[in-house]
Amino acid sequence: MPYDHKKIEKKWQKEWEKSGIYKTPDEVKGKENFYTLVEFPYPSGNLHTGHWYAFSVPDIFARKKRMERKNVMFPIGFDAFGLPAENAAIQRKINPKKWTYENIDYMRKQIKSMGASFDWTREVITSDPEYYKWTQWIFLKLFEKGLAYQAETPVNWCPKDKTVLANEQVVGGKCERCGTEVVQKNMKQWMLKITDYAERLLSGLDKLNWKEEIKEAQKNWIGKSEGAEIDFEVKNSKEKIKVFTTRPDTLFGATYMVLAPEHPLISNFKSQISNFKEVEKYITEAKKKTQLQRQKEEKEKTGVELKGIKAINPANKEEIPIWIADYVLMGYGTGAIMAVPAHDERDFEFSKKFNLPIVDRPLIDKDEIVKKVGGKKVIQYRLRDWVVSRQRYWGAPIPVIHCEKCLTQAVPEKDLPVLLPEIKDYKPRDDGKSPLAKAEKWLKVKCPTRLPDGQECGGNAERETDTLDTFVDSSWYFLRYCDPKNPKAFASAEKLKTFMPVGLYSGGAEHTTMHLLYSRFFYKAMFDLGLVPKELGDEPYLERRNRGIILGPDGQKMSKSKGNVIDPDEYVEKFGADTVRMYLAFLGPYNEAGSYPWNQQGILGIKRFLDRVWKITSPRSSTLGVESPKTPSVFPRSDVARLLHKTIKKVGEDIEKFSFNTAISALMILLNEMEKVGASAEDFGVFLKLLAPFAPHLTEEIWSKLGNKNSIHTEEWPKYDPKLIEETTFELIVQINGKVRDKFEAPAGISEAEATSLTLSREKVKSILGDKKPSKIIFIPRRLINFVI
RNA sequence: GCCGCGGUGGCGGAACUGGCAGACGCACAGGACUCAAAAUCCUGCGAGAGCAAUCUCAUGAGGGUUCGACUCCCUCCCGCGGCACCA
Repeated sequence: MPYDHKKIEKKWQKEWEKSGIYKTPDEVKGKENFYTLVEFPYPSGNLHTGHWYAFSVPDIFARKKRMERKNVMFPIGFDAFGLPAENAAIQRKINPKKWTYENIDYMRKQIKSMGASFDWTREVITSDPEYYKWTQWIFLKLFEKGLAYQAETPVNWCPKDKTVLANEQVVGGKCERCGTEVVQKNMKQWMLKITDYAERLLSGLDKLNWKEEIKEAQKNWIGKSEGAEIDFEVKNSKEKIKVFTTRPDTLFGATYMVLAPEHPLISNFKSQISNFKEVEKYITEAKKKTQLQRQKEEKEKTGVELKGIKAINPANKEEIPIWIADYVLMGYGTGAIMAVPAHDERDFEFSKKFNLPIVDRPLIDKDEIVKKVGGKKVIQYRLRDWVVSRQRYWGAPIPVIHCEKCLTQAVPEKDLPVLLPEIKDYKPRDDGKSPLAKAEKWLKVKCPTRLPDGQECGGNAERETDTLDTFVDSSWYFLRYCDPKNPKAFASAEKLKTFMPVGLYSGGAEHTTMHLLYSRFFYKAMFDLGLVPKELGDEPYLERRNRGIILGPDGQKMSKSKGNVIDPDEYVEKFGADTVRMYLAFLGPYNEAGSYPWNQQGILGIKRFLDRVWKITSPRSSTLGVESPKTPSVFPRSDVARLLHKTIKKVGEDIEKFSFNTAISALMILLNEMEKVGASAEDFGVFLKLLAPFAPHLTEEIWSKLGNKNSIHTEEWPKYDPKLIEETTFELIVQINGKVRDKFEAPAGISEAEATSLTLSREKVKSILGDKKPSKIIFIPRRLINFVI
């Protein structure tokens, strides 16, 4: 009989909630604290398969750690501000706040249906004023230190979402959220100086226990390159043009220079450039192109010579022409290059197209030439400062005030949080202004700045109307979990010390160069500001593991338009939460960037397994506690014990590695064996404990049916006996010339001489060897013997 | 183009530190139970040859090291991911 998953699962979820067994105290005597974290979800409205994969599988790990007597913090919350929620609300013509909080209520229920061991008393919602007060507070700390600043720069503008985006949110020239092609605009925006931390973000990776591919992705994003800055004089002028090059050793081969079309020096030479009209035209054209267009036009080079001016190659004093071309980018290096067509593919192409000279001069000592021409060694990073202001409603208001007299001022700490006002029209606008700009009452304030005489300025002022990017909210949420209700601080130093740093952080690969990079930066900056206790170090996550993605049954990414979306609720209804979570864990190794198609048949295998676990304990067919005289034992009793202890070892080690699939396979093998030869009640209890993290409801039900009063989840994780695992015999593989020809059971401690004579007495071996003598014998204890003839 | 990860049956995937390739599960085939079906249980299941014991081939391709290679080295092909006219 299959078990009644609906009844059982509901019953225990209620029971756990009542008893609060997953509540994590700050400290427990004699227990070590362990912080395991999963990325909190957007309240998008419905829990999908990806959420199940993201939450219920790492829950196995959290549960096992708890059974290992660790004081495990496994918190959850909602990343509730930001575009996804807001866009969905607008689409449905609902107020974003109402929409978000209704979704949270619904999704909270859905998440609870997983039977995950989250501590809900630590729940954090980033759109709660109690939370974003501290987002604003931290922002102001960065502002005080000059790490948050406002500046006019070229930024990415998404015409559909009508807001600026950070570089990290532009993927292949398109908006990461809606896929619209972004355009470049010059706008005054708030930015965070993440570039100040480029080197530490890079070098900090070394000591982290992260997979190579995750580290590499961050390294590529930061994009360090070492080179030199060298000044080129402009003939008949005092101006110099600074170039950045990673190959100063090729300086003698520089036959021309190229400036980015946006280079500020161009206008200085207006009077000397004879073809200025043509130059201007080129600049205008270049500005019109989007990032994507510049990329799309492949490697077809365009450019215009600045006629009438020449530069001097500082190495050989030769006069060289100056060009402008859009293959040189203003945003990188100095926005100017020395072109060495003999050594650089792009320069080569350009010079071929425009008939510029190509000379192949011998290379020269790097360091020496830089010194000789008065250049200096510099390091460049690809990383740009993080644009955090958004022209959108649903976010934390940036807590500053613009006064006519005092200019831009921080909102005093006592006035935090700056509450997000309720407004009627929260739709984004085309003019680059936030919808908050229309909230007149909220907008106009008296300047609160204290003047030197102690008086408040009191002048006419306006609030900043942009809101903060969601990624700012999520850059510190893991700290709030440590002290979620604290009204006096974002988290006390004491509480931070009890749980930070995060022991294991599990999440999606898509966050590698966004959230993961941002939050590392935040933590480092907060560390420097003394907000994070020194002894914790400046890295928030000791270990990071990325999960793969679950595809539709057709092997394609799930999407409504393809009609291949799997609704987890449907499967929970049919088979139960235990089956769904265990199936997801069984699909393949979790800690890999792979992708697994959902197999509608495959889930049946897990369902069958759990039904068999149930059946083995039901009175009729039970072999529990019975020495089972009817089923003749194929294996001696000690072999079941051996398998049991091997399984304890394997399941434990596999969970640590996130190899849940092989752990489950080991449990299946053990069950198969116990069905065959029976098991004592005690042994079965051990099996149940091993299964408990995977199927928390079913195991709890059986555990209580077996007469236990406590929860199985508060039991101690079984220990294996190393002596029991040791085999007394092994199967000796007999190879002849490296090919397996025979195998037989031999004592574990057998010597080479014994093994040789035993093997040579085997009929099979005799018949193959004939009268040939082995020229060499290789004996590997506990494994094989190989005769070379 | 640079960097990283990977390529194993019909499918998802196993395989210690170089030592029986294909654990476990799905699918499939045959059988038991049943009036019948579902469910369940048992057996088989990489390819080829053979009545069979067994033999040969086989981990993307080709070479190498080794008594022995999915595993190490070289060359190449393919897939996925990051970066990319970044000087």
